[in-house]
Amino acid sequence: MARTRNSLETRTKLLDAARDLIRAKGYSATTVDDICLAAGVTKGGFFHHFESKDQLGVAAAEQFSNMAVQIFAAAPYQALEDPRDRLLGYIDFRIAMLGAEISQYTCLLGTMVQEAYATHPGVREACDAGMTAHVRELAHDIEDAKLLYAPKASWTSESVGYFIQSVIQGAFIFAKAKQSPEVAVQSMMHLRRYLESLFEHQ
Amino acid sequence: MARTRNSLETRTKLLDAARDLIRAKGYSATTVDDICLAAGVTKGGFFHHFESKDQLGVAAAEQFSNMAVQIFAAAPYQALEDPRDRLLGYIDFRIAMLGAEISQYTCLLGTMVQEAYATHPGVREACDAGMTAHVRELAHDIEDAKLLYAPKASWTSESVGYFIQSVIQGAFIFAKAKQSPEVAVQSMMHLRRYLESLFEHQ
DNA sequence: AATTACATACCAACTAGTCGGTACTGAATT
DNA sequence: AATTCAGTACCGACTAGTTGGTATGTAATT
Repeated sequence: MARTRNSLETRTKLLDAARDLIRAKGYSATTVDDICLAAGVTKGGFFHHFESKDQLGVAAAEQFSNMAVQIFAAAPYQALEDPRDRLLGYIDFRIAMLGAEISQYTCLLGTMVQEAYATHPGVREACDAGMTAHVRELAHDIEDAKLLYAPKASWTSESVGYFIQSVIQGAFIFAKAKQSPEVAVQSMMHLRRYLESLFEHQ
Repeated sequence: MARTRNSLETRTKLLDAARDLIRAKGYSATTVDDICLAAGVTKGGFFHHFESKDQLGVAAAEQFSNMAVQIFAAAPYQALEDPRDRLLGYIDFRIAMLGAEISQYTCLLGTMVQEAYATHPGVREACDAGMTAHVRELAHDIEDAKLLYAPKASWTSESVGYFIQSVIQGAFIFAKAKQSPEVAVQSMMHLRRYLESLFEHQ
């Protein structure tokens, strides 16, 4: 049985398995054996690619971050000309994502950092970096929309970006608790309403 | 050495230890031995009080819920007459709580349900119950405020309650990621602004 | 020939949970 | 008032299985 030897592919398989398992069971409850089994790789293979479980966690956070960048960069709302429309398009896009399976739309970074923030500094840092990068990306559109529609507002674009992410992360928690995205959808609609009020057309 | 034998006290010690440890390390990473050590109880004592670790998780969620009821029932803003003021008072109260240590203000239920929702049904249920009860409590003031200030609004009081909790839960995630409450404070101020806009004085 | 990319077997430490025993309590019996 | 006795509260050693990680081997690639 000739095994294909493709280092990058094996690594990606491990990271994908880690992403899915950690989203479902959390970081601590996901074992290296779990990940190996799901990825079809043995322990030896795992530790060839990653020095430790923690380092895999960091790598998984980075990979998730990159995946997110691609998804949102390719999303249809990016084509809209008005930054306000792009921002609301982003929210609508995230609401639409709630139609998928719960394990598909929740955030690996938010899930991991909850458990890891005090005990796994590297993982915490990687999650923070990923979430902060996403906020910064969003903040561009927010800043542009502010200049157009609310130049005198006292809030900062960055704080609005973090607020958006807070609502989304919190909405995921309720989706998990209720095993249904209904409440999350409602929360994101409130968020949308708030953003509309921040950038009101005169 | 005469041991004081107070069953309830021992149980409470175990639940308090569990609360603090799980908030810091998460549910899975917190071992029964950890909890026993922190509570000054042996394994035998632990399993005398709880059938399993999961059952402790459920009990800890319930205890946390009860504690929250007491804290908010005794909070100063409850004395305000206007339901809108009470609601904003609640937000201000939660913002003030962010001045304490991170392990003191985060939510055990939100932390646990993230890890446990798919693998520990009893824990998930207990977390859901606690969070839902808190939302219902909030929803009373929201409903009263709505009747006074926004009788024709299309949103439901319950959905606003869940939105508030989503923001708070999400804010905790960022407080953990950043190891600082600054972003959380900002997010809760945005939340406050939104609530003000929902219940505008004419 | 050397290096890379795995597989296999293994280990020490840790895991939730068990079990036999002990110490104290309070009510019933003597 | 002393004694018995059942029940509760708790201890701590133990177990079977799991954990992250290692040591060593080997086939493919360079």
